[in-house]
Amino acid sequence: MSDRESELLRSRREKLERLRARGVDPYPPHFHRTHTTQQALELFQQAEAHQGATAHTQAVTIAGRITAMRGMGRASFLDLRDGAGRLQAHLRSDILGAGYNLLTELDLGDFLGTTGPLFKTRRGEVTLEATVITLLAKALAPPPEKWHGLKDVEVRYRQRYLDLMANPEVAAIFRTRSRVVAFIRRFMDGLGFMEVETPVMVQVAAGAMAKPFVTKHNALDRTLFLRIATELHLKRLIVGGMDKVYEIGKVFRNEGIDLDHNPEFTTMESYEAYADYHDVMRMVEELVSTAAQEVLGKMKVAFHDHEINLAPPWQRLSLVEALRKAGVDIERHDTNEKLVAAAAELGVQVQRTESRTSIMDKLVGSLVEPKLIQPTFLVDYPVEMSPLAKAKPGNPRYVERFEAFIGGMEVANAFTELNDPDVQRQRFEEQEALRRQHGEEEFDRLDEDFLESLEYGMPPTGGLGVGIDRLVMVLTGQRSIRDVVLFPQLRSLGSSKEPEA
RNA sequence: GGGCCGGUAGCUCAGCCCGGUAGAGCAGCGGACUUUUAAUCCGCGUGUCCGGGGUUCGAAUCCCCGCCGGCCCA
Repeated sequence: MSDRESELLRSRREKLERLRARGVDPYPPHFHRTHTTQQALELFQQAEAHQGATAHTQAVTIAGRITAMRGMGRASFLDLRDGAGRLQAHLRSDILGAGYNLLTELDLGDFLGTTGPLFKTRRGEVTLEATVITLLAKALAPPPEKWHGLKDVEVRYRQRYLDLMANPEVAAIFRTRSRVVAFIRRFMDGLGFMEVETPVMVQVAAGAMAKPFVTKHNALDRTLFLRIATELHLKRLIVGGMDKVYEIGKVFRNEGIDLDHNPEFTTMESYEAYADYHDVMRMVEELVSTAAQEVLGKMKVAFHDHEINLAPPWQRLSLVEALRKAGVDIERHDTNEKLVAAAAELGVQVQRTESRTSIMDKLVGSLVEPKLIQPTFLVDYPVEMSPLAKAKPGNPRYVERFEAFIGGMEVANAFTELNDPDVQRQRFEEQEALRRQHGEEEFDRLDEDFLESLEYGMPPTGGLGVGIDRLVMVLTGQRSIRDVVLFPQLRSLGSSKEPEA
């Protein structure tokens, strides 16, 4: 701690020492409350219904952080906040006697327990009349400013606990996130899916087009990667006879950070035997709209300047058609040269050496995605963009795949899974060949173990990946992924030197 | 990777254009006050002005480099 800080915190440290000198333990090991602030409030309301506004309840014991102190000499009001809410305590020297002296050693941010009956003040606020007060934990650092709150986004993200203390609406967003995830589990379980966990550290980072993070297992002296998707392990489980599985977990992609990208993010992937992408589409619109209804109580949400209606059915739009409307006919621009020229004409910057996959990705990203504000399924992707999806019957250049867009963001990706081991091998080999040709771009990787599993036979399967963070952004109206991730990735503070492994 | 904006007290911010001894509110400290609600009233100013270099008699302010964050673009 620097000299400057210690000077600023001196007063709290002195109080701590005085408390210890008086025999008060500033960090007692246990304390039992009988009510949360919310339960205390409800108790009073019941008493009031019988006895009227002058009701006094039996004594209750509550505990919480001191968020405001209004002292008036021989009486004081303290606001105590717990996880459920806030309750005001009234402290009177004639009731507390010597206990009232503790007040002079208390600060904003300290945790306090108190016991007493509940009554209503002149101003109509339900209040606990303290007969006992107990210090539960002394705060040595002052909380953020009470009126303006904590605005500095860097501090908000780096010290999220201060953000949560100071900004109740932030705590509400994460409560919503928790409810959304809990709902997804209920929903999937209700459909007969089984939740599983698959490895985070893998020998081949396959199942998506992204750069992996690299790590190392010392005892095995072996390089490992953090997973970029859960896809290939979940499909191995389908091979094994688990007909309906899902996993909610973090995946890691070694890429830039922006409004809708955090290098580690949460996905829900599911795989269902004997389903195809049409079935999955219906499941997705049901999942998202019911999540909104259950968690928010409505299917219409405000996002940026839009009102988004999540009620099914969502619009289905073929990718080819969407691009054609935007001015590119990828059927006619059948060579890379033609596609590059068409992109340039529409103001989409692409390199002549780029892969067709990358060019189409940029075309969709800049011409189509931003316009898909209302929930939309973009369906039927070119095969080169989707090495894990099964070709459309009678049209091997396209696959049965969809991505769901809401608010201009991709929130889900799904396909009828490719289960022909020979075709899958060929697709992986094409990806590896493209990587050799376009080393700076990202392609999927050949996973030999996965290919082997397919040789044992995988039933026809519908697979899905949902970006939980982005879904929560839509449901909470947040424009930045950092506002729905408790501890978003930030550049590290201090020296840029790498720590020793 | 490029452009723009920002970093001043514990917190929220002003001061920067046009260089001249660093300010407000909240928080804190001392005092008054037994039903307050951002309690009120009286007194006290707590600082590596993000870091480093430069220009200058003199830099929070002007210039350069860097760090961190945000936004936009790639």
